[in-house]
Amino acid sequence: MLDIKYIREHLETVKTRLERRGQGTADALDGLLIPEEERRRCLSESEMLKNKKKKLSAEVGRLKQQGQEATREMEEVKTINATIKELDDKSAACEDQILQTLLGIPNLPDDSIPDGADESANQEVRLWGQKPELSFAPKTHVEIGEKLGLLDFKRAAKIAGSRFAVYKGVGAELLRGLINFMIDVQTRENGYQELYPPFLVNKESMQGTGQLPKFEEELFKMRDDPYYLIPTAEVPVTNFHRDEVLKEESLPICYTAYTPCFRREAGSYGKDTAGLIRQHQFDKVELVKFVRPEQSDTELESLVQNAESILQKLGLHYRVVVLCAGDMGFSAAKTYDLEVWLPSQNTYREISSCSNFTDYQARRAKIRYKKGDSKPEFVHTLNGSGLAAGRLFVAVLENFQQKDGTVRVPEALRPYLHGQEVIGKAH
RNA sequence: GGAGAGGUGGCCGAGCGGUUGAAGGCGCACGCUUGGAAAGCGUGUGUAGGCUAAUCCCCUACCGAGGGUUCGAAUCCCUCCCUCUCCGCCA
Repeated sequence: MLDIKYIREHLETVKTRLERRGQGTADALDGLLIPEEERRRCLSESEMLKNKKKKLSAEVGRLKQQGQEATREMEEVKTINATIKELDDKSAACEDQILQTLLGIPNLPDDSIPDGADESANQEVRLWGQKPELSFAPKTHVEIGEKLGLLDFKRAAKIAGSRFAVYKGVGAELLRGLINFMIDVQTRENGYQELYPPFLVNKESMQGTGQLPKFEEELFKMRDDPYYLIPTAEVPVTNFHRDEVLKEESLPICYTAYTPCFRREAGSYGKDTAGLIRQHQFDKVELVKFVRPEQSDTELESLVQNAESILQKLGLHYRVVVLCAGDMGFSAAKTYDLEVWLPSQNTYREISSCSNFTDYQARRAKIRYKKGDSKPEFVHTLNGSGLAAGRLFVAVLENFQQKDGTVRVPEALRPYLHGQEVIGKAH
């Protein structure tokens, strides 16, 4: 959420910056200032009356204690109360209108990111490793996975529906191995503390990180209970500190969490229908940071590197791109995507998205820190995938596939598979 | 799910219709004291909003949340949420 005060004082700047996300993004701002003026007018008028009321009531008390008549004072308060109620109702209505508008306005893009309307304007920042040289036509992860008995999409469709998968045997083991490997690297080497949060959260949490109210159709919602399935661990982990004032010396706070993620994928009909790329349920190890505002730029860089370290240890070729203003998510100010090379698709596919949300989520979720003796300030929040396990599974199968149809297990992963060096050999 | 107890400031804990943002204690900060420290003494110590050049004043709100009664509510009434104990159920 943007700061109404800042908008009031820097309207043109805010407009210009928002418009970078796309024409019309800033239109909502126009409906903001009039109710804001009205709200403040009603508020100060009401407060003046409340002050008068307080004094009169005290006077009534004093008079009654002395056994004197106070009817005139009591009548006057009654009259004042009616006006106060009117003013308070009006300012509450304005406030709600302002809040609803603000919740629908995205974060300001960072000045450092490129202009552009869609992913074609994203810029490659760096490239790591190189494409594997395969002496044969690469198979897709679906072909490999089904042939080696690692994946079963048919039965998944039977028990749940489309966009679900069953990992089985060594496939299940590989998935678990990848998850554990990622958590271990993030906790033991990159300094994150592990959290294992609820996968169902309330609407306050969804609003805190920006999924609600605008993106409800992308979420799975319980019918009989007020819960939503999390679309990413970002939600429970960022909201871990909702409505809190953190100690300055505790920052930066870095958490990592493994959770399954649930997404309706409404509006993506026909897109990535085959395989593990786009599922209603997938697994992810997430990285979340709470930092001092002046540190968030550098903390984003290190968070990206922490995510990259997984790909590097596995020896997977990838590139880092910075998203342009038009392609970036609603709450983010700056986003880097990690895209891993997929031989079967002959392209790079997103496997991680790392963002600096500046104070946007912090203001929604009221996450602050106390700076010395001065007033609490909003922290900056960041998060990124470290990484998406399903897509990493895809990348491992496809990049390490061998001519004989087996898959080589990258060395870093072998301890997680009981030392197994090749998948599919026995078959 | 049933029965009961409870939610007050950083923490503990009073208050149970009137001048209480809230006694007292602990903690913390600063000062005095001291060779130094402890003890002791003194002062201060919440958040949000409005006003403002201002994190100074001043004003308003906040005692789990939301309503209500009243001239006046932390205190009375209603609804909801959360925590704890016991019972039931259960991985």
